[in-house]
Amino acid sequence: MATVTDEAAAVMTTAADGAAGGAGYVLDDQVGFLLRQVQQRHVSIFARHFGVDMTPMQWAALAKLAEVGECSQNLLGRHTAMDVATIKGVAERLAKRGLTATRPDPEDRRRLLISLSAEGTRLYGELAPVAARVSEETLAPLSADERAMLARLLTALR
Amino acid sequence: MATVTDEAAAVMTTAADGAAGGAGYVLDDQVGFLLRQVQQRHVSIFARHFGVDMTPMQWAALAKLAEVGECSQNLLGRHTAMDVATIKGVAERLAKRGLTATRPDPEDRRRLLISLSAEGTRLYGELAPVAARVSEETLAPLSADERAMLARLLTALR
DNA sequence: GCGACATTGTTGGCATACGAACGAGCTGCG
DNA sequence: CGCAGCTCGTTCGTATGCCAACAATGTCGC
Repeated sequence: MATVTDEAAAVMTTAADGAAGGAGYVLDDQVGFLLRQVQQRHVSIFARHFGVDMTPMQWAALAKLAEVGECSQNLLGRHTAMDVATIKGVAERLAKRGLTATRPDPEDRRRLLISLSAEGTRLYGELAPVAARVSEETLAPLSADERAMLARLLTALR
Repeated sequence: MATVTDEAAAVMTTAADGAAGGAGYVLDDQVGFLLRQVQQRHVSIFARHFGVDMTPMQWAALAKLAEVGECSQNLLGRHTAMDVATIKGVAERLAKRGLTATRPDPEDRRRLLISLSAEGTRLYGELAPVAARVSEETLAPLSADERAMLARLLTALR
C-alpha cells in the first residue's frame, strides 16, 4: 500500500549529486524546509483550538507535569525538549497564571521543584481532549497506516 | 516494503478515545512534539555545518533568491514561508552583510526589490553543497525508500 | 476620476529558541 | 577533609516567528 509517488521519488536526494554552483539544490525539496512548513501548519491549528492564552510550549510543560508529577525545572525542560533558558520563561509564565506551584527542593538547594496547582490540574483535564483534536486535525490528510508510518519515520529522526 | 512496526502502530491515535481527564494523552506520541524534536535535530546539524554566520532562515532566503532571481521582499517571504515581519529581519541581516542588494521597484513604489549581490551569488555556490550534506545527514537514519515516503507524507501535511 | 478595497512594507509586542557566561550548590576521589 | 568537576538555575544577546495596527501605494468598479 501507499507506493512512492513520482514527485516524491525525485525529492530529498543525497549530497552525491555534486553539481557545481548549487544546481540541483531546490529549497522546496529539503527536509528542513518541509519540516518547518508542517510545523507552521500544526502551530496554526493549535492556536485556532487553544487561543492565545496557551502556547504549544506551555501546553507541553503542563501535559508533562500532569504525566510525571512534581519535578525540577531542569528535568521538566529535558522531558519537554526545551533549553534551560527556554523552560525558565515557560515555567515563569505558567506560574504567573497560577497553573503551577514552585518550591525549593529540600534535598538539593540548587533545584526548583515545579508541580501542577489545582487549577493547573483542572485546566489540563479540560484541555487534553482539545489537544487530541489538534493532533487529529494536523494528521487529517493521512490514513491510519500513513500516520503510523509517519510516527515511525519521525521517531527514527528524533 | 517498510511495514508498520508495533510501537508506531500504537502512536498518534485519533481524538476518538475520549477518556476523561486526559488519560491516554501522551505528549511524546503527539505529532507536534515529534515534529519539534526532529526540527531541533535538523537545526543542530545545520548549525554544525554552517556555523553561526548563517541561519536556516537566512540560507532559505539566499537559496530562494538564487532560484527565482530578483523579487520583492513580500514575495520572497511567501517563497520561503516566512511572515512579513520575519522576512524583514532576515532580509535586513543579509543586506547588512552585503549578500543582497535592494532597490525600489520602478513599477510599484510600495515594493522593495531584493537580489543577490556578487558576493551573495558566490557564497550560495560555495554553500549549496554544504546544505545538501545537511539534508543528507538529517536523513541519514532512513533508507532511500523511507526518505521518499517521508517526503510524500510531509508534503501531504504541508 | 474617485472612493472602497487590497497589497506592501514597517513597527511594536510577546513568546520561543539557543549559545555562552556566571554564581551557587552538590559529589566523588584522593 | 578539600577541592576539582559536575549540575542547576539565571541572565544576556541574537534570531526567529507571528499577530495586530498603521501608512503609503495600487487597483478596480462605478
